[in-house]
Amino acid sequence: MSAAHNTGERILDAAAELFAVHGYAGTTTRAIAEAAGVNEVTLFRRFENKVGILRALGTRIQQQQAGFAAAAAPDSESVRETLLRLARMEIEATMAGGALAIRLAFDAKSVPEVAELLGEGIPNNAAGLAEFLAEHQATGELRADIDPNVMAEAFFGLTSSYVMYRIVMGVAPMPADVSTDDGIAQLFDLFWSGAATQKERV
Amino acid sequence: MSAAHNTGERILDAAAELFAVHGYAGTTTRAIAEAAGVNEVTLFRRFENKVGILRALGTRIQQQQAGFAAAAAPDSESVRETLLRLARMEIEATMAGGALAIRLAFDAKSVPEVAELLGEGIPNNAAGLAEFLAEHQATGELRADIDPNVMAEAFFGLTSSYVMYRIVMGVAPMPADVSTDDGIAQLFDLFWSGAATQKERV
DNA sequence: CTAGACTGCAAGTAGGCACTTACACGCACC
DNA sequence: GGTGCGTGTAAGTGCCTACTTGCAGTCTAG
Repeated sequence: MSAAHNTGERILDAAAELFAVHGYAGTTTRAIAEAAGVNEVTLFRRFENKVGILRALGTRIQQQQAGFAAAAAPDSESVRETLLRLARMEIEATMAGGALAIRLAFDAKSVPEVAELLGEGIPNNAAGLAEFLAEHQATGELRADIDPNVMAEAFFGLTSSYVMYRIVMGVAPMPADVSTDDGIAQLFDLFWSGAATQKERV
Repeated sequence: MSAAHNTGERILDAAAELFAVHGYAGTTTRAIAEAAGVNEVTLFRRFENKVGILRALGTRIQQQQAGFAAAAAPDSESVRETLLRLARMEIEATMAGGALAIRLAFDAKSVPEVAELLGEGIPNNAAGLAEFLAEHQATGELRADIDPNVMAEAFFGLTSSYVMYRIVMGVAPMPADVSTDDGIAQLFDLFWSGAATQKERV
């Protein structure tokens, strides 16, 4: 513990893990310090508050989300490929974060500080996808008889519930390899068969 | 407050609402008592513990779930009709409960008591649906190339995410009428188009 | 080798928490 | 009219929590 270089990061890592499992209210600063292998006092010296830790964690998540949004489709990709890739990215990111985002999304209702941080991130993501979907409804690749917002909701419902189920049901937190998990492929296939127009299916 | 008749129920109602919003750890017994319009001491006289309240709430939820499971398909109904009805029931039940079940599902990870109570409810529900789906895969009404468990997951993902989104995004907790909400119909239609075999699709 | 930044350790504070105790009031039933 | 039962009120207990203070050690930079 002598090196000063990564103390802050270790604290945030520990906090993220604990918040994801126990929620914000259910996590004690002592537990964070212990998990980080750091003295509790150090917590308050680096981050002013318990909320300060959360705040720092929030900006971290925001950066990750930004990265996700930035991953626009390369032109060579089909809509189907883009969406599947997005689904895997979403799931991987969420699971890697120990479902922090989902958990905090709930806490946001009661801890105003969290609400501010998570801010418009989730709705914005959904709106962004809806826009993308609407474009491809216009080109006839996706069904036009379903509201793009509903379609986006279904998409995120698919990915978030994949993660939720594995948390709630206590399954292994991370399958061997998300990028090749057949379950995701099937789940996505179901979504795609429902979302695409007839000629685009299969 | 003189009448003794419904004190226990009022306490449970208040607790359910608060647990749903603040989580178990984030809810104080004082807050429950206040919301129920009851003295805090009464809480401990009726239910031994804070956990006791949760326990009582758990059996309540279990009964609701039981009611859901019992609603087997009348013979006259098509698979599609049955699933749509199930979806609406699921959503209505979950939203009526203020998303208590979803919230507690998360707390279950950290509060062992909750885990026991919620117990196998959710997995069982999923398994039951998977069985139902498998039967209709056999008759050729549903696609056989998707694992029935994956299909069940998609179904519950659809319903639970409908509720989640409305919580997370702070939308009105209950649309005017769930049983006629067009959003659900579209969401379900997307699922159905993905799950049914070609000849069954509309 | 000195200065400063970073950390650990021991002890403590004030407040909030779940939960308790003791007493008094009102109501129903016999 | 007395006996319970259910409830309210007041006060308090001990524990845990976020957070603080003071001091000492260690590493790095100049």
